[in-house]
Amino acid sequence: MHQVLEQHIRAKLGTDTAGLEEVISYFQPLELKRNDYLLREGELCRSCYFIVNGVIQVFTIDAVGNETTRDFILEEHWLMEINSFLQQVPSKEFFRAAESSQVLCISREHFMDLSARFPQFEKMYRQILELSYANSVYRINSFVSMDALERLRWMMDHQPKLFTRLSSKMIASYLGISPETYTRLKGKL
Amino acid sequence: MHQVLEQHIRAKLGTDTAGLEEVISYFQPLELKRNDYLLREGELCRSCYFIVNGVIQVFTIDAVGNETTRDFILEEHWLMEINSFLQQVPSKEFFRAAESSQVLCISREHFMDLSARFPQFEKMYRQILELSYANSVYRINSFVSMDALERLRWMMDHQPKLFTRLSSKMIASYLGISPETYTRLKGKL
DNA sequence: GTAAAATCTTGACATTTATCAAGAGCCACC
DNA sequence: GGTGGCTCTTGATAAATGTCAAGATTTTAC
Repeated sequence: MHQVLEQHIRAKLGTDTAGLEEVISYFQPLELKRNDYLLREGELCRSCYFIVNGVIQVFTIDAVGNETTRDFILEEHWLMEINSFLQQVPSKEFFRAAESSQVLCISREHFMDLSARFPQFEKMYRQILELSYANSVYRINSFVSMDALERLRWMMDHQPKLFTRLSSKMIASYLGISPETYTRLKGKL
Repeated sequence: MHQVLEQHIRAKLGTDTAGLEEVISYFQPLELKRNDYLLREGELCRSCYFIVNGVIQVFTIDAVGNETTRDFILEEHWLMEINSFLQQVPSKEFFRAAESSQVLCISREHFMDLSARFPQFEKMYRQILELSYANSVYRINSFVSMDALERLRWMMDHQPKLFTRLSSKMIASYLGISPETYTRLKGKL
C-alpha cells in the first residue's frame, strides 16, 4: 500500500522529496469491507485518509433518514471532513466504503507536525485543498443550475467511472433525486 | 484600503508578519460601481481579490440565460475563480459588484511569487483555501438535501446579512429558485 | 443452493417548483 | 417631476420530482 502513496506523492511533487520516507511511515493501513465506516456523524474526524483502492461514499443523513451523497472518493484521492478535522468539531458527514477498500490513514497530530516540518508536505496539502475546492465549485455550479436529467448527463460526462462501480441507489443519492426518478431518467437518455 | 488588508492579515497570522509591508504593496486598489464586472465567463482569472467593502456576486449563466449564484463575497473576504486562476483556463463564472465596492487585487504572478518567498503568505493562502472549501462543503450538503423552503431557512440562519443587502432576485438565484417561488416561500415562513 | 433481504422498476397520485402573464410598486435618469 | 424600465407580487397552468405501493430482479447470508 505504501508504495502507491509514494508514487502518488512523487507524481505531485516532482524531485524534491526529502523526508518522504519519514512522511510515509506515519500512514497506517486500513482494510475496509463494503459498508464499513471510516467516520460517522457526530464523531471527530481525527485522521486524513488516502484511498489506495476502492471507493468511499461521503454522505449526510437528514431528519427523515434520507441519505445525500456529497462525493465519492476513488483510489489515489484524499479524504477528510475538513471542518471537523481542522476545528475538531463533530462531523456532519459519514464516510463509508462502497466497495471493499484499502486506505492509508494519518492522524491529525502527525499531519500537522509534518505540515510544519516539511514544506513539501504542506505544499501537497495545499494542492489537495486546491483540487478539492475546485471540484466543489464545479459541483455547486452544476447542481444549482441544472435539473435532474442535466445533472445525470453531467455526471456521465465528468464521472463515467462511477456508473460501473456503484448501485443505482447511490448514484441517485449523488444526483439528489429519488431512486424512482433515477430509474425514469435512465429511460430518457 | 491597504490598512484593512493589513489588519486582516495580522488577525489571521498573528505576530509573525515579516515582509508584510512588501506583501501589501503588491495589491492594487479598485473602485467598482454596482454592476461593474471583475471577471466574465470566458476570460482568464488573472488576479486574486480581497474585498475591502461591498459585495461581489459570483454566478454563472446557463444556455437559456438564467443566472445562478454560487456565492456572495462580503467585505474582508477573498475571491478568485480557482480553476481559471490556477490552470489559466477560461473562467466559467462571472464576478459582478452587487453594491459599489472597494477591492484590492493582486496579479497571479505576484501572488505566486509571494507564496514562494513568504511562508506566512502561503500559510494564509492555505487558510483561505481551507475556509473556502469548508464553506463549499456546507453549501453542497445543504443544497442537495434540502427543498427550497429549507434552503431559505438555512440561508436565514447562516447568512442573515445577505437579506439586508441584496435584491430578491439575487437571493432567489442563490437559492436556485425562480423569483416567483421566492416570493411565495416568504409567505410560508 | 436456497431463503431472506435489498434493490430496481413501474404505475398512480401528490407535491413542489417553473413558466407565463398581468398589474403594482419602485427607482433611475433626464 | 415625469417616464421608462426594473423588480416584486399574484394567479393560472404546466412540468418536474417525490411518495407510496406492488411486483420483478438481484444480492446476501447461511
